[in-house]
Amino acid sequence: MFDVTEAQNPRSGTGGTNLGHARAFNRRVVLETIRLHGPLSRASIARRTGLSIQTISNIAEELSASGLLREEGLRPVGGRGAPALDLALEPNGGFTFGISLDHRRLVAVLVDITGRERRQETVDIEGLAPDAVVPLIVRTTSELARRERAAKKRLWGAGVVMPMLFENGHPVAFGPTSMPAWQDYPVVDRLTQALGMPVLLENDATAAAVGEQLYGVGRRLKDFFYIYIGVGVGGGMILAGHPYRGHAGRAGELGHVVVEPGGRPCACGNRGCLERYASLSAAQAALQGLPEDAVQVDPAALAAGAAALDDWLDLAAKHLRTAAVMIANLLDPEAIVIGGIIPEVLLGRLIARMGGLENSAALLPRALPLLQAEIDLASPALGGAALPLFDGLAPALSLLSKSV
Amino acid sequence: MFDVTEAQNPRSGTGGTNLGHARAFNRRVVLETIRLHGPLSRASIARRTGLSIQTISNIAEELSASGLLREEGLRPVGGRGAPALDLALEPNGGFTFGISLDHRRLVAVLVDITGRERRQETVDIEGLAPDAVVPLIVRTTSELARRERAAKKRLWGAGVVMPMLFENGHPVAFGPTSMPAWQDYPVVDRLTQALGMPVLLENDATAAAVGEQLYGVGRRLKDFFYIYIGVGVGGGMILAGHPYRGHAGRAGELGHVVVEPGGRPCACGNRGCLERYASLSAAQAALQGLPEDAVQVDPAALAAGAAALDDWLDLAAKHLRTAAVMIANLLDPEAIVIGGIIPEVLLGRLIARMGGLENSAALLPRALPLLQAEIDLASPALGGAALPLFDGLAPALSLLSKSV
DNA sequence: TGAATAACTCAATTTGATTGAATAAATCCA
DNA sequence: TGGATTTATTCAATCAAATTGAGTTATTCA
Repeated sequence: MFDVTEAQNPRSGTGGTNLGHARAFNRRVVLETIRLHGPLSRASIARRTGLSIQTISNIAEELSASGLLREEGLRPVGGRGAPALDLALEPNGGFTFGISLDHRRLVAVLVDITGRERRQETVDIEGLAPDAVVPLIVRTTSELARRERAAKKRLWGAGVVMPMLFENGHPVAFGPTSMPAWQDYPVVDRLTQALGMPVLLENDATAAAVGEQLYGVGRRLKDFFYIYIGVGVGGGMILAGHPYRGHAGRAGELGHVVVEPGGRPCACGNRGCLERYASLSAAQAALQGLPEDAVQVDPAALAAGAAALDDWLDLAAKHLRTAAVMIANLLDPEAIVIGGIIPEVLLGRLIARMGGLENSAALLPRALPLLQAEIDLASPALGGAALPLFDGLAPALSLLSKSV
Repeated sequence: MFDVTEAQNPRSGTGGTNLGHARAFNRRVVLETIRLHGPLSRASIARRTGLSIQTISNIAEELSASGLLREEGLRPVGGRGAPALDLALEPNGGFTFGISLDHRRLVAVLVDITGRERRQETVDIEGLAPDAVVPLIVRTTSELARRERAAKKRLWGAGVVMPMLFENGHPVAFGPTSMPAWQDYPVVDRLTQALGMPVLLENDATAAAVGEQLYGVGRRLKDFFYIYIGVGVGGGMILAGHPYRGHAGRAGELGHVVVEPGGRPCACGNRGCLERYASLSAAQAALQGLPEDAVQVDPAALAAGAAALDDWLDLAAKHLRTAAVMIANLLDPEAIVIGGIIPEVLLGRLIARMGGLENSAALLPRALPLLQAEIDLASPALGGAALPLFDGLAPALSLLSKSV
C-alpha cells in the first residue's frame, strides 16, 4: 500500500536505472569525449569509452540525425587500415544564452555547443525594476537568436548570473546589496515563463568555475577551486568533475572568511573578512580620489594611482594566500584558479605576488598550482552560458537514476 | 589505430555503460533501500526506487540466492490487499573487518552487513615492526572469522585505519609521527596479499565519517563535515552522499588550519594550528602532572584536573568554533558532526561550549546544526569496517561507468 | 458474500549493447 | 605489382535486463 513517506524521504532518492537511462548516459559520454578530444573516429571513441564500435555507430547516427554531430570527412590513419571518418560537434547543433545582471547593465551572449561566443549584446538597465528587466531580456535574447539563425528548438536554455546568493531560484542578500530590488524576486520562475526554456540561476563564481571546467584550465582538472575577484570576492568549486554548491547553494563563499582577526570592519558584522582586502571595491577604496570604476576601465587612472595600487596588491595577495592555504587544507584540490572581472594585467600581478604555495601549508608536500583563469570574464555572462551547456552535455550520474 | 594517449588521459575516464552495469547498480539500489528503510516488501521497494515490481522481484531472488537477503514473513498491510512479504538484510550474508592501528595496539573488529559489531579483539603491538604486525593481523582476523563462523567467501574486505595521511596505499607523515616505522610502508599491498581480500586504507577521520554516513547521523544527511578529535584533530567529509578525499587524499585536514595567527608553535612549522588547542594531546598538556592517557581512560584523574580541563574545554571550543565557521563558509554542509576517540562526557561538554552556529557566519541565515557523532569510536576500527561495507553497498556512479 | 484492492509471479515484449560476419580502404612486404 | 595484413565501418543476429500484461492469491470493505 502506498504511504506518503515513501515519496518524501530525501535520502531514499536512490532511484534505479534502466536501458533508456543508460542510453541517455552513453549519448552524453560520446558527446563529452568528442568535445574534449576533438574530432574522433567511431573506433577511437569506442576505445576511449569502452563501448563497442557498433554502439558508437548507433549513437553517432542518432546524434547526427538530431544535428549535434557532423562527419568531418576522411582522415588518413597513422598506420595501415582504412582511413577514419572523423566525427565533430556541429556548432549549430545547439545554443545557450548567458545573461549577466548587475545594478547597471544586462549583458546577454549567445554561445554554441562548441563553447564559442557567437554574439553579444549589452543593455543599460540602471534604475529599472526587475519586472521591467525581464521583457528586455526576452527581447535581447530573441534578437540574438534571430540574427544568428538559431532555431527555437536548438536553444538549450539560459544561465543567469548575478553577484548574489540564491535560495530556491531567487536572490537573497546578506548585508547591503547593490541590487536591492532583486532581493527575493523570483528570477527563475519569471524568466522560465518568459523565455520558454530552462533557466539556471547561479552566482558569478560558480558560473565562472563551470565555464573554466568546460572550456578553460578546468578541462585538465577534476577538482579545483575558483577564486572569483569581483566587486566582492566569491568562490566556486568543481569537485570530482561537477560543480559543488553545498547544502543551500552557498559553498565557496570566500568573501566573508576571516583572514585578519580584528581587522577591517565588514558590513556582515565581522571584522577582517577577505572581501575587505582582496576585492575590486577594496582596490577602489585604495585609489581614493580617482573616479569610480578606475580599476576596471581606466588604465590612465590606474597608472596615476600606481603606488596606492601597489600597496593594495601586496595586501590583497597576502590575504588571498591565507585563504588559499585554508582551501588547500580543507579541500585538497588539484589546483586553485583565480579569475573574475578584474583586468588581466592586474590579475597577473596579483597572482605573481601570491607566489607559490609550496611551503605555505606544512601539510602539502607538493606545490599547489595557482592558475590564472583562461576564460576572460569581461562579462560574467560567458560563465552563465556554460551552465545549461554543462547540464546538457556532462555525463552526470543523476541521468542514470530515476527520479523517485 | 590505437594510440597510447587514449588509455592514459585521466579526464577521458568517462566510460560508457551497459546492461550488466545497470544490473549491478540496481542490485545496490535495492540493498541500499532495504538497509536504510528497514524490512520492506517488494512492492514498496519498487515504489521507492522507481523500478518495476517484477524487476525488484528478480533482483530479490538473485540476492536471496546469494544469501544477502531473507524473507521476514508476512506483514499485514495497512489497508486492503494481500499482506506484504518483507525483505530484510541477512546479517550473515557478508562481513567486513575493521582494523585500527596506532603505535601501541591493534584493534580488529568483525562487522556484519547490517553494521552490527559481532566480535572484537585487541593486540598489543608496541615496539613491533610493520612486518611483524601483518602476521598478527592475519591471525587475529582469521580467528575472529572462525569464531563467528564467517565463511571466507562472505568476507568483503578489510578497512585499515591509521592516524596518518596516505599516498598510493602507504602512510606518509609530516612532522613528527608516533609511528615512524610505518612511514612509507606499503600497507595496502602487504595486507591485500596476506589477507587475500580487498584492503582499504583510510585516515581515522574519513573512516569515522563513512561510519556515520552508513549507520549514524549521516543516514539523514547528504552533505556533512566530520570533525575528528583524536590525538590530533582531523576532518572527513561526505559530499553528495560520498566521501570526498580531495586530489591527493588530504581533504579535510583540519589539524593544521590556523585558528590563532601567531599562536602556539606547531611541529608543522606554523603557529596557531587547531591541533595545538583542540586535540587530546592538547588536553593532556593542559593536565600537567597527571598520568598519560588520563583524558582518555581515567575518570578519577579527570576529576582531579577539573579546573585545568575546564580551561582547556573553553579554549578548544572557541577554536573549534572558528574552524566550524570556516567550514561553513567554504563548504556549506548540511551539518557538522563532531566525534573521535574523545570520551563521550568530554565531547558533550565541548559541543555545548561551542554553542550554536547561528550568527557566527554573517552569511548563514539558518543555524548550522552541530551534531554529536552517534557511532562510538572507542575503537576507530568500527569506522574502518564501514569502508568496505560502503564500497560494497553504496550505489556509486562509478559502478555504471566502464573503467577505460 | 461479492467487489475492490494490493502483492506477487509467469510469460511475452521491448530496448539497447554486444558479437560475428562481411566489406572497403589503406599499408606492408615479397 | 599483388597478396597479406590491418583498420574502420556496417549489417544481421544474439543476448541481457527492464517493462508490460495477464493471472493468482490474500485481504478489507460494504
